[in-house]
Amino acid sequence: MSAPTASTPKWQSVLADLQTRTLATLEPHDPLPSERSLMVTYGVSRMTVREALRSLAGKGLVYRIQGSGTFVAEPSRVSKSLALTSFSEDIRARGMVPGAHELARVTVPAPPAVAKDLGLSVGHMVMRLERVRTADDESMCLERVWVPLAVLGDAVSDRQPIESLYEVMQRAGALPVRADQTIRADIFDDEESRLLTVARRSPCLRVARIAHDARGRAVECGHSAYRADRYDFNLTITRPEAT
Amino acid sequence: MSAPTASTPKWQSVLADLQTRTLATLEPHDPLPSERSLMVTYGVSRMTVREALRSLAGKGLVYRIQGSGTFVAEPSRVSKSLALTSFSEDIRARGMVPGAHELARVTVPAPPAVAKDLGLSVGHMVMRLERVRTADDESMCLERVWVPLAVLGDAVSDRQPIESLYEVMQRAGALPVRADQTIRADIFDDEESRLLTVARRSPCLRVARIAHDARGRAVECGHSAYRADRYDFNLTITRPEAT
DNA sequence: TAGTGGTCTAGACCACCCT
DNA sequence: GGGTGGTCTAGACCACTAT
Repeated sequence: MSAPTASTPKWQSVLADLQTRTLATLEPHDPLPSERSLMVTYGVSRMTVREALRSLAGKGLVYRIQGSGTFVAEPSRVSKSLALTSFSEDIRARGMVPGAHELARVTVPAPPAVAKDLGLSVGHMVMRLERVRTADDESMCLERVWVPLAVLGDAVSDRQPIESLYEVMQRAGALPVRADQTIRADIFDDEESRLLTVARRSPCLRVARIAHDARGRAVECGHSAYRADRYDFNLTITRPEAT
Repeated sequence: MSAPTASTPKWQSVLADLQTRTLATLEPHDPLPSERSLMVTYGVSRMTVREALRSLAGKGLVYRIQGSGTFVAEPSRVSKSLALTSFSEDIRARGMVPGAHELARVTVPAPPAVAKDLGLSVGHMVMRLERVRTADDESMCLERVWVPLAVLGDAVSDRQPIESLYEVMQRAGALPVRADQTIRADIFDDEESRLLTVARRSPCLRVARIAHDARGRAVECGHSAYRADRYDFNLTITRPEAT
């Protein structure tokens, strides 16, 4: 009842209140109030309470045991970058300032490998973007991505630097929400070493990625090479839950 | 009503039928029947249908657009190893035979770093296990893990090789369901090169991990070094959904 | 305007955990 | 046995998408 009558669903109000008020006063493994008592507290039905608790459990903030209760989870030391984030978001989350030095930006017919990754017919036009990404003005990675011109529409102005590709794609209604990634270790080749001004043959993380929007269209593919001494991947992985 | 009166929930029966029958006859981006028509088809309430569809969406097999419908997602080329899996499961999933060559297995007081990772007081006893993991008898990685003796109980017999640590932990009621991982690139040191019989200073992927069971207890920590030429990480990442 | 998924109610029974 | 979360029903209204 106390929730603003605005457009936010009730379960999100309950979620926000639980997260900011209830969880703040509890220790790990402390039990939360039962679903039935939360119904009374918030004046909502049980399904609404369960939707909020389901979201909390999905975030890993609580865990639930049938027949026993809902409990505060131990905090994860890792910033969950299991989430799909852009390089810019990633760097900002680490308290640094992201930057980009554009090496190339051309419109070309999709090469066979790119056409295959993006599910395009050969010859379909794509934008190829090659950039050195920086954090606090220090080079962090070399990034080469391809985006179908069709998904960009007119969201990209011709001779204006692209600071965050994902912001551009969001304006074009093609924000990536899912990406398949392959991560492997390697060493920089000579050209890469020169572009990033690192020692020749120093270790790097290579990430190949195909990103999809909400409708499942492949909207971006490419690969990045990260300096091993400046970049690592932190992620929280889970076992597939019930079914 | 047609569902077996057994213990499987109705929504799982609906899920299984949708996955094996309906999805098999549809192409990517084809619409599934609406929730209301599925209610009639299966003779269940809307919530039951939605639970099944929610599970399908969580698996990435369908996507849902409010006001529009539920649609078949494009298949992901990547085997989703976003899931927490053991090395053995991982290798078997790739069609190879996993193996282990035990280098050390001792019971020691937890070193400070390990005690910190596992949330134990210093001096708490832990089992240290060091193994070369193999796939089809070829060395793949060097693994060093620590497990609190308290969580193992008597699930581990003293002088019997441990084929799959996760099977042992499952018997002990401490199956990891969530793990925080840090992945970075590096090169093998001389001892590691010798143990894995690979060239000196060749590239590797280093993975540090802290694994937790359903109750959030830290039940395992350790780090592994994978041969870069034989191992990569494939994962599907997603944007955090609503809230 | 008609149809879709998103939210929500007020009940109910079950499986499971604890004492 | 009493309490918990898991499942399920039969409704309802809302927000959004398409035509």
